[in-house]
Amino acid sequence: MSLKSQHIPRATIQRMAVYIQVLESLQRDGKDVISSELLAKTCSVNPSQIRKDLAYFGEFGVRGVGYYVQDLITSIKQALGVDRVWKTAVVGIGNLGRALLNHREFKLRGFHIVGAFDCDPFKIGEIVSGLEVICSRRLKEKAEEIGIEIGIITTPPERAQRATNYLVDAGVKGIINFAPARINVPDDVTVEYVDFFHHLYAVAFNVTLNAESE
Amino acid sequence: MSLKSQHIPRATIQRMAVYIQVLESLQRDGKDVISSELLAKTCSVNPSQIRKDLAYFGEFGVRGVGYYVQDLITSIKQALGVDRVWKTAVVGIGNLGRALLNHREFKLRGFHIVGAFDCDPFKIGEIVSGLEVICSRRLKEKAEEIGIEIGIITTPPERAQRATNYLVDAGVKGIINFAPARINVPDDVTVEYVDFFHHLYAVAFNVTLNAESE
DNA sequence: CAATTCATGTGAAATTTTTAACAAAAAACG
DNA sequence: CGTTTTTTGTTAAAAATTTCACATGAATTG
Repeated sequence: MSLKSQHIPRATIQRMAVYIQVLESLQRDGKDVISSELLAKTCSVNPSQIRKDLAYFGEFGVRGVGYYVQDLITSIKQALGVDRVWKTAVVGIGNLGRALLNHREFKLRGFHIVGAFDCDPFKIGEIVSGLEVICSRRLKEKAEEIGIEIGIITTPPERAQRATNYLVDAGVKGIINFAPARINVPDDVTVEYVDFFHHLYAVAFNVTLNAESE
Repeated sequence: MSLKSQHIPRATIQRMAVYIQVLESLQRDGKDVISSELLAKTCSVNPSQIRKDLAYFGEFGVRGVGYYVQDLITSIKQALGVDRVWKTAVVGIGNLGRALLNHREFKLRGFHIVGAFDCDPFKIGEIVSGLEVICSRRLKEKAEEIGIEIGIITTPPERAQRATNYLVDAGVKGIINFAPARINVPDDVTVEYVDFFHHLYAVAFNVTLNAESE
């Protein structure tokens, strides 16, 4: 039952993150129990979808009642593996890198930034948000010392692949890439791309579409 | 032929944005022509997928040759409606709002930020990146003056819905929501959610999964 | 304590999306 | 100038995902 070794759709994982978001806001509002129907409405998905998604990981609800908000948050976080601390490192200390280092929501959510790397000699040695900027070339060496599980790339696009190589070489198995460039990694390394221009494009497209059909 | 009024999958639009990204980097590298096979490899998708995606919008390639990089960029941008200037406004002038206002890539990509709004009396009147911060309550009035097509919400979660209401009331039909909260909008308004913790969750999940199956 | 209500969990149906296969068209070559 | 090569555009098959429908089980009510 807990060994549901089938493939879990990527879309399911994305929705799980949305469920957490909504559940946490319900929790802040003091709601104890929620039905899949109501949760679905808030998330703009089908109620069956929610039940199906959750079923990949186990049975978290009570028939005739619904889901206990606090319990469900805990269960989903456990299912995703975000019920613990993850050690992360930022590679590329530009504006975005600095912003992320100063963003305290990271620690709050269990993602501890334990390393800051850059290849610019002028930045090396600088202290950003309590962390000394280290030369990217020393990433592997430092990783062995501090332990890095997830790498966050915030370099310019042309340096994203080199940053990736350093991370992969250091044994990092998960990467968030903010640089507007595709990167190559071995099969056992996961990459997520973050680029809000993609979202802007999507909105622009939909607005154009709706305006035309009007 | 250009009136392909069928529904275009959301996934297609997301990939189109990726294609632009890769094509622009190919262009920087001086590449003139690219085949769907090579482009596919770089984007980690199936070659048929690319041809299918492009077919929704028209015929952009030359059989036996491939796609002309510059032409394809132009065509995709036109198809998405991002070959022109979009007027945007930021609502919520916190750290993230300020960062976006100072980010010159926006203008470079045709998204001009023409308004900055916040409800905090201490922030109103302040000049951020050449723009005066205006009271959110005056959004509609200001929108009529400057014209706002896309709203960017960077408020705390509990104020996201109010920001949304101001934007909708002002006739804005597209919204990018950076606040970690779901928002309600009429059917004719498009919303895109941006939350990089969702990506962190996805990476954490995949890393956990791969580590277990090893 | 049987009957009713309610909302979950799930297997089957419907839909959507992706992949494969191939015909069509453009260029290259002898 | 026909033949071969190449790679697109497109139709058909396959796979994946979403939705529906309902049986199941927990709580509540008379």
